Amino acid sequence: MTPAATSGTPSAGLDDSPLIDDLGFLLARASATTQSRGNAALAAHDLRVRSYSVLALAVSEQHPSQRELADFLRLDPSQVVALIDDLARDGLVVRESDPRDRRANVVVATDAGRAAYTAARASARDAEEESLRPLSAAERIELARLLRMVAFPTEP
Amino acid sequence: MTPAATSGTPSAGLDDSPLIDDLGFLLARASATTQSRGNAALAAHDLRVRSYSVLALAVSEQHPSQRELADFLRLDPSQVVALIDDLARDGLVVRESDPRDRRANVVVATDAGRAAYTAARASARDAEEESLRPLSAAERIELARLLRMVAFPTEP
DNA sequence: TATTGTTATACTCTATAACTATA
DNA sequence: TATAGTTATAGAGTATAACAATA
Repeated sequence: MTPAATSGTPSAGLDDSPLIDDLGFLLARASATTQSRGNAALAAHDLRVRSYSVLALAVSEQHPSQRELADFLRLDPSQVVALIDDLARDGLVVRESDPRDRRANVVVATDAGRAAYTAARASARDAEEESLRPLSAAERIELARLLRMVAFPTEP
Repeated sequence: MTPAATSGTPSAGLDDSPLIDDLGFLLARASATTQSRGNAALAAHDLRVRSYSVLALAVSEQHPSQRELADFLRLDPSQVVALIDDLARDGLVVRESDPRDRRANVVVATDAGRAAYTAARASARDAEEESLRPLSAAERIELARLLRMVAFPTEP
């Protein structure tokens, strides 16, 4: 059985263990449930949360380089190579050499990529909605704000 | 280069991409940075966040079974087997057969395990402190509250 | 010299399935 | 028949190191 299936039960009596106030643990558990739900929802579109994230950035008008994708998604550049290989093989993105720096590849979505993203986004949102159901709209906004501070710290 | 090294830079100009409001993405990125910092800090104690979590629960007076550990940590029972094998090989925990249900193993920390936990906890807290530096004390409490709702939803 | 993308490799984690012993 | 623990395996993710092309 997959662990995700038992997400509802607060697991017997461990609720007052030292971990229940551990932000690292809470972050890991919340992230794991959210992500496996996301992967399940995106499977219908032949995507995973990883490839969906890359596609989302390729669809945006930012025309990110692979290096920018790696930094933003916190992936090693070599992982980005593999993710883009997959998306490109499926015809969802293309690599275009950046004319201003011929070392760099700019990643842009194709028409098919944009269509796939639009369709997948609805499923991704459904999955996220389910994970966030316990939170009010205001709490979701606040959670996003706090997480942005941890995920993208601005140096002192 | 490891991705963790570049956590400070908000990565060029992708900050206003659709992902910057995506709770799933923010959760994943915040969790990844926090966890790799935690793993780095715990390496000095021959632990990882995973094994540290199991040790923390074994140290508590709850005497959790492997099944309870799996549910609480959101791991598959087979992963718990491997984690406890490692901790037991290092003499930090022992499996004791539950007299009330001879199928079940109760996992308890040894004296060495308690000592290792106490030492490791200081490092873990330092790492967490660094990840949470941008947040005030009140914001940390609020973040923990919101994450608990996502990580341990109470069914309707 | 430094950086972008790439290939390669080893390790960790995730996801399933099947088996055993107890209940 | 169902559950706790175990074993096994395949695939996804993480962490490093090295290299060619370009800056």
